[in-house]
Amino acid sequence: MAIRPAEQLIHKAAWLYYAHGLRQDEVASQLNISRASVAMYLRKARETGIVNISTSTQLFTDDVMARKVEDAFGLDAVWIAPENAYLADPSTDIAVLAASVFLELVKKGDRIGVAWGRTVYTIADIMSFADLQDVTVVQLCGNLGAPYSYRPDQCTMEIARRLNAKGLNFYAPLVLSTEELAKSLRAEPVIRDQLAGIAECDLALYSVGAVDADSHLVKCGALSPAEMEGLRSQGAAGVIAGQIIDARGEVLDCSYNRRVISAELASLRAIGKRLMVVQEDTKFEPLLSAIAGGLCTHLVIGAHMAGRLLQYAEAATKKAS
Amino acid sequence: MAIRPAEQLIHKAAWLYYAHGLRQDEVASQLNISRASVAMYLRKARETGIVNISTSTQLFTDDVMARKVEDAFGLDAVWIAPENAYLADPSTDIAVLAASVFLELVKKGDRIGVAWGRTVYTIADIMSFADLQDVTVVQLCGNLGAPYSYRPDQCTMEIARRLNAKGLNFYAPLVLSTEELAKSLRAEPVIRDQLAGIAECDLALYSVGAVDADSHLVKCGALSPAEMEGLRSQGAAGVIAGQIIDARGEVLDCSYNRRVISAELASLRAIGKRLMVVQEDTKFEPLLSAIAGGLCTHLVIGAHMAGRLLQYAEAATKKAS
DNA sequence: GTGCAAATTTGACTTTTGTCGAGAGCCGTG
DNA sequence: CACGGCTCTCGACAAAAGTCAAATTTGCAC
Repeated sequence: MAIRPAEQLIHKAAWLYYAHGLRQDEVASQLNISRASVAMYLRKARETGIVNISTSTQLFTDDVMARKVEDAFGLDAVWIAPENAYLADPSTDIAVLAASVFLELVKKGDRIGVAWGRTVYTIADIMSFADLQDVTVVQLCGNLGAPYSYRPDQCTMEIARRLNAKGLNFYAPLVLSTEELAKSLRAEPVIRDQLAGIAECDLALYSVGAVDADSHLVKCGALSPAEMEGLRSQGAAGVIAGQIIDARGEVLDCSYNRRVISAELASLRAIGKRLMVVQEDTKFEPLLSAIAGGLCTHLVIGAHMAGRLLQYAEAATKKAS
Repeated sequence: MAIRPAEQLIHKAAWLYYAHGLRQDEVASQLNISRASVAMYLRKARETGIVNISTSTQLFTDDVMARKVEDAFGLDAVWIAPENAYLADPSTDIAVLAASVFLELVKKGDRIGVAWGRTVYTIADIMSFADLQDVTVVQLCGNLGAPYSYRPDQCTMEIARRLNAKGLNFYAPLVLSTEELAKSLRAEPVIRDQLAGIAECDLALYSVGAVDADSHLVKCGALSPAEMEGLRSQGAAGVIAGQIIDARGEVLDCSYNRRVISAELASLRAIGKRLMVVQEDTKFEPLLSAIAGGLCTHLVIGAHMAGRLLQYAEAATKKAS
C-alpha cells in the first residue's frame, strides 16, 4: 500500500498526540496546521486503526461464573457480560464485549471465518477499527439474496473493512432449490477452494440461530414457517452458518441441509479458536447443541444465560451420580 | 490476582467510556459517582493497562530507507525515526518509537530479556502501560552497584511494572574482581538458572554501548578510562549487556569479559526477536559490530544513523564488485 | 485558462475533560 | 473515644477537545 500524503499527515499527528503525548494545539503548531484539522486527523486515525484503543476484557473472564461455565462445558474461555448492571440495553453490552474479545483474539496474519446473523452484524457494527496486517476474513456460508441489511457478505465485508483486512466473499446462494444443483455448485473450483479454505482459519466468529419462525432463515425466505416447524419435529435444535443442527450438534439429515452451500461442520471444528456469541436468552437449546457438537471453544454470553447453563450442568451432574 | 472492589470500579468506568463510548458524565451517573471520580478512574485505567492506546508504527517501517537497511544488513525489521522533522528533541523521538515497537512485538506469555543503559531506561520511562498476561521480564546482565538511576535491575523492574509482568532480577554484580570468583558465581545454581533461562526468551531489548570514556562502564566505575582505552586498542568495538565485543560482534578475549556475569552472546542469538535501539550517532561502529555479530534482528534508529548505515553498505558493495 | 464540484482547512463557538483544594469517611493507635 | 494520618470523593474552575458553517484550496473537464 502506497502511503498517500494525507495518510502521512494523519500518522504524524497521531504519533505526536498519542505516542508523544502532545496537546492538539502543540501538534497543530508542529505541523503548521490548525488545531481543528488536528482534531479531524485524529478522528481519522482512530477510524483507520492507526491508533488503537482497546479495553481489557480480563474482568469478564475472571468472573467466578465464567470459570464455572468453562469447567462445566470444557470450553477454553468464557466471557460473561453482567446483565443490567451496566447499561440500559443489555444486548449491546454483549455485542460490545464480543467485539473486544474478538479483537483480542485476532492476530496478525490470521485467517478469520465469519458467519452471519443479527448478532454478528451488530458486533461488526460496533467493533472499533484496527490495522491488522495480512488478515483475511472469509465468509463461512453462501449468501441470502434477501433485502436484509445483514447479509452474510455484508457481515464479512464490514468486519474486513474495520480490520483493514482482505475480505473473501462467497459468491453463491446460501440455499438452492435442488440437491443436485447444490452438489454441482460445491464442486465448482471457486466454491470448492473457498470451502476448503475454511478449515485453514485460525479464528471463527459466529452465533447460533434458533429453530423457530423468528429465525433469519424464515425471515429471509429460505424456509417457510411450516418447513421450520417440520424440521424441529425431525430434531432440529439450532442453526449454525445457515445449516440446521440437531441436539448433538451434528448436521441434521434433511433435504434443506443438502441444498445449502456452507462450511462443513468438520471444517469449523478444525478452526483453532471458535468464538460463539449469543445475545438472546431464547437461544439456550441451540447453544447447548452447538457446545455439544464442539462448535465453540470461546463463548461470550450474558449473565442470565450463564446462569441457565450452570443450572443445566448441575442438573446433569446430579442425574449422573 | 483477586479483584479488589476499586479495580472493579475502574474497569467498569473504562468499559463504559472506552468500549461503549459513553461520556464521562454518563458514566458517572451510571455508576453513581461524580464525574471527577470517573476522570480519575479513567486515568488509573490507562496507567494500569486496563485500557491500551497504541499507535501503529507501520509508517516508520514502510519508509523506503528502512527497507533498504533491512535488505543491506539482512535484518527482519527496521524502524527509522525521521530526525528533526517531528520534535525538538530527537533522542526522545527514537525512544518513543522504540517503546511502541517494543509493545508491538511483545505477546502474551512471552519471556523478555532486558539489558541496561541510558537508552533502555529512557524507553522504560516513557513506555505506556499494558496488561500483558504471564509475561516475564528477565535481566540480561549482572548489576552495577553504582549510584546510577538506570541500573540493570531498575531497567528490568520498571519495564516489568509497566507491563504488569513478573520481573526476574539478577542478584549478582556485573563485574567481579577476579576471574575465579566470576567463574564460581556463574556456577551457582541461582545464577546458572538465570543465565540458562536467557536463551529461552522470545524477545530481547537492548542497545549497544560505545567504547570510550563516556561509556557507562567507565562512569559506573567498572572500568577506568585508561582500561577502556586499552581495550579499544585490543580491538574492542562495542558493549552489549555489559560485555565488550569486537568488530565481528564476538566477545573480546580479555580479562574484563572473563570477570563479567552476563548473558552469553550465544544465548542472546538464540532469542527469536532481538530488538536493538540506538539513539546516539556516535554509536555507529558499535552498531556495525553488533549487526555483524548477529545480535540484532529488529532495529530502531534515527534517520541520520540510517543514512550512515546505507552509505557504509553501498561502499562495501562497491568495493566487493 | 476557466469554471465548477468536491474535498480540505479554518476560526469561532460549544461541549467535554482534567485538575486541584476542600471536605468526608475510614482505620489503627494512644 | 478522640486523634492524626490516610485515602477517597466531590464541586468548581481552567484547559482541552469536538463541531460546524464558511472560506479556501484542489482536481478536473472543457
